[in-house]
Amino acid sequence: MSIAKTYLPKETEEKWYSYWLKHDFFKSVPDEREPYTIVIPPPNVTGVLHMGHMLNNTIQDVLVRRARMKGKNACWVPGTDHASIATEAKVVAMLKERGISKADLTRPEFLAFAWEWKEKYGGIILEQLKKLGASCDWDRTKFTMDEDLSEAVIDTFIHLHKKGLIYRGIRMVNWDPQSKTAVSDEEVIRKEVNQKLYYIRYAVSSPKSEVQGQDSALDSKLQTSNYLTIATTRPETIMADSAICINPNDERYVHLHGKKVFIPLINREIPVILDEYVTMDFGTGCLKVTPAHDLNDYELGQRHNLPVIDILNDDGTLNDKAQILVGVDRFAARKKIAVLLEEAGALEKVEDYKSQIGFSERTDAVIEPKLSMQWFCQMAEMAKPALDYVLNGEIKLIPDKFINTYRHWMENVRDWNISRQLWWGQQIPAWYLPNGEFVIAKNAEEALVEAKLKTQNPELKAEDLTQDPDVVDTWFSSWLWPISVFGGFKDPNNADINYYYPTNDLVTAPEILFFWVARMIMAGHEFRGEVPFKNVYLTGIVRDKLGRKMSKSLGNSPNPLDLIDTYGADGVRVGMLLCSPAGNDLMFDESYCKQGSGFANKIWNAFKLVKGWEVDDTLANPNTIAIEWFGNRFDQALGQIEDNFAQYRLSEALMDTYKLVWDDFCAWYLEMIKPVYQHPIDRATYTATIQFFENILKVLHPFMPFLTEELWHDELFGERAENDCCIVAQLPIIGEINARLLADVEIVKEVIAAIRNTRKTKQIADKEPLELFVKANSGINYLEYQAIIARLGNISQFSEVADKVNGAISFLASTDEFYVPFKEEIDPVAERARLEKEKDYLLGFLKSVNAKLNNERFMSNAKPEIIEIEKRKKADAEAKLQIIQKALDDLAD
RNA sequence: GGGAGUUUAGCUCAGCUGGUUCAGAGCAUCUGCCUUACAAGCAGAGGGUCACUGGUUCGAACCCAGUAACUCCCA
Repeated sequence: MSIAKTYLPKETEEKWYSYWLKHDFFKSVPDEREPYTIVIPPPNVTGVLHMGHMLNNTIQDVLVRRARMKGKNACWVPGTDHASIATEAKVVAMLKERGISKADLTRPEFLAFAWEWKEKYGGIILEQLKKLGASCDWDRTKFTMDEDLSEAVIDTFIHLHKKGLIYRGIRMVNWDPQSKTAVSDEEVIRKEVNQKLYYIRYAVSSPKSEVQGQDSALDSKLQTSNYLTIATTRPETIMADSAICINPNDERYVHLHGKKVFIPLINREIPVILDEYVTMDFGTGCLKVTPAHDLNDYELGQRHNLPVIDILNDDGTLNDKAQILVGVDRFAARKKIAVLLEEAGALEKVEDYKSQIGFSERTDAVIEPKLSMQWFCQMAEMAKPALDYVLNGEIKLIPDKFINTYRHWMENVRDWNISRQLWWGQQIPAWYLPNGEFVIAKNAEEALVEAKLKTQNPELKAEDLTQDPDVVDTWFSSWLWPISVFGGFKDPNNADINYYYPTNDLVTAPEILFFWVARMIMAGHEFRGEVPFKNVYLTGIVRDKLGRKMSKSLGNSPNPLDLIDTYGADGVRVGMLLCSPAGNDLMFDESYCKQGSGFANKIWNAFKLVKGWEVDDTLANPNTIAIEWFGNRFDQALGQIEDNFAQYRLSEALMDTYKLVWDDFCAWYLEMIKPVYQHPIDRATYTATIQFFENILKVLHPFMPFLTEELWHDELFGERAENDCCIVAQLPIIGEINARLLADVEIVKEVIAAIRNTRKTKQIADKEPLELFVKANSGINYLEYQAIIARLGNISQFSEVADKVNGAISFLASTDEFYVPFKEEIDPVAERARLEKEKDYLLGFLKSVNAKLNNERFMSNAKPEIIEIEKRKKADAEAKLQIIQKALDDLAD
């Protein structure tokens, strides 16, 4: 293999991905090994890869690859969800381009187009995941509208209906007038919007009883002695008003108690009602009550038995109940009605006003509260066990700060509106009878049987039944995902579900903790009596470096595929993880990917170095200490990495790996052992180094699969069997650690740093060899490390001495004194100053230590080991002080 | 309005049960080096009122209370 100067990801990525595929390394079938399972949070079938996916799937792949390398049977199940609203919108748009309107199609015709669309575009995002290196078992790819998954949805609906957990009811729903469907609360995005607050006058009528004199018996409608003023952001809904509500405690309006008022423009008379719900200091204190178009008003209306007047069509235009502006869109109507009110003298003033408005997540249309007949799934009963699993730790949320949020939501859970007024999805298995009753059944035939039973009418025909045209919410499919992907509904005892379920880790965004994660837990309990997963790793939201959420509209999101193109998949993976603490948002910046690709290049070059060595079998091994040290250091780092993984601190684990490779291996180990240019290396060092390198590739693999696989197959590591791949290599086992050696080398590194520093300050070139003497006061045997110090400090002669060396630059490492003989006169003034400074520091330090040791309360309260440490600090500082004092004394001589 | 979270170096973050050097890392910055693995590099250096104010404690970045700013969720 000829070695390029830098690592070129493009040449390796495709090659190894297809190699892995060809050798079925991603494939999993149940066997005797311990399973490790992740089900992918199915991306929206209309989606293309965005930064959130990149992060989420990088994390999953790292976990899966690591599990595989720990000998587990790793299974990562990929797939997509059918995303009713988004997909239907795409299909409608596609049809529009072809000049076809959805309204002109039958349901089966439309669905045929939808499937056509799905087949064509639905796999894009999965193909993109492959570019990232995702090691999913692609043979298991699932789609939430696959036949078996759909069947599970229908069976689930029937099951829950039988249990009384699914019911039909009129509810105020979030209506998206653009897609003409209800959407869940979670799909409504609230944004602060600049609006106008319209102050509108309602004329107060004088009830006849109050009109005293006979002569003033004029038409009461004209007897408008005064008016009241309401403030509203929605003047177009005044025609739907059922009442005006005031707070009974509001002294300003006592005179209005029991009165009636007229809605301007249409002059419909409505009552003034009293309710403490009204905030006295908001607006005018008079609230228009519009039960059909506001949730709070609806509840108020229920309390006061007010009529519900719905003046809006499904598409957001006004209907004939509005009496005026019929057919006009709600926003156009708002503008027009303001003019009409103005002309009628009913508009007192208009103020600017900011408030939260709900928008549809899918279409960005302003959500309209709308009363509608919908199917609901009762949540309270199912929420209880789902909450317990998290509270008792059977399911861990990572980080655990989300437990509070989860609890809060589960304790205040509202019923789940599962109807969607769409065609793309699983059609609700409810059939309506001519008399308005309904039956729930798996299909039309069974529905007919049920219907005959229910009506006691054997003459009933299939044509007499109409199936509910709506489909169920997409989440009603995906809450079954961890079970349905393993066929756990059709055959609850099959080998896959028994082996893979419950799954191990779920990696997802906190924003879907409730409407996906919580519901999967409910479904897991309901249908298997078990949790669906053990750990939920909640990732942060990917933001730009200004902290803004990445979004299409802002255009602040880099294209993930371009990033992979520029920095390589490994570089991007490292870049994502470097800035992703669990559960915290990450301020993504491309420079992290640059750091990632720089790291890949560093590894590549280290490889190039080792690869270039010639071995001379006659040479003895001068590097036994260096080899022993790195072996220990490697095991130590392995322990830290393991520990960080155990706590799901992936970015920390990566940083440990990064430093192990860059600092310990490249900057220290390789520099310790590398032969002089064009000189050969001994066999023992060579073999050991290659072994180290191979182990490093293993540790790196989950983070950087492509580079490691590429290097793994180099002839440097010898002949490899076809299936001997890094991806399935087993991670090294942590050996026993020689703590003394590791501690000694830390001191040795200090010595080397001090030598380099000396060169720097005295302007001695690195090339110029120096002599070094040590007066060892600690127990360290420096002769053991002589070779290393000589090599890295460019020391020509190194020996131990019993006394101070004159005419030398000195420094301390631990309590050991080092001397570098120096030809030029050492400036005694500067030297004294340096020593005095160090002395001052040590005296100050000693003082603080003594303060503790002399404090009776410290001595009686602190733990014994803490006191021991303080005593050691004292002894250490005193020893150093003594050495420095001696140097100062000598200087004075 | 209710609830949760965050605030440590220029940036992004560690800092575990309060106790080792009056706080660590990576990046960025500055200084010197093109020393044949790597200038995507090497060797160094600087940089912190741990948001603020009190309290508890022998001892506080860490525990408690309050304040401020920001973020998220719910209304």
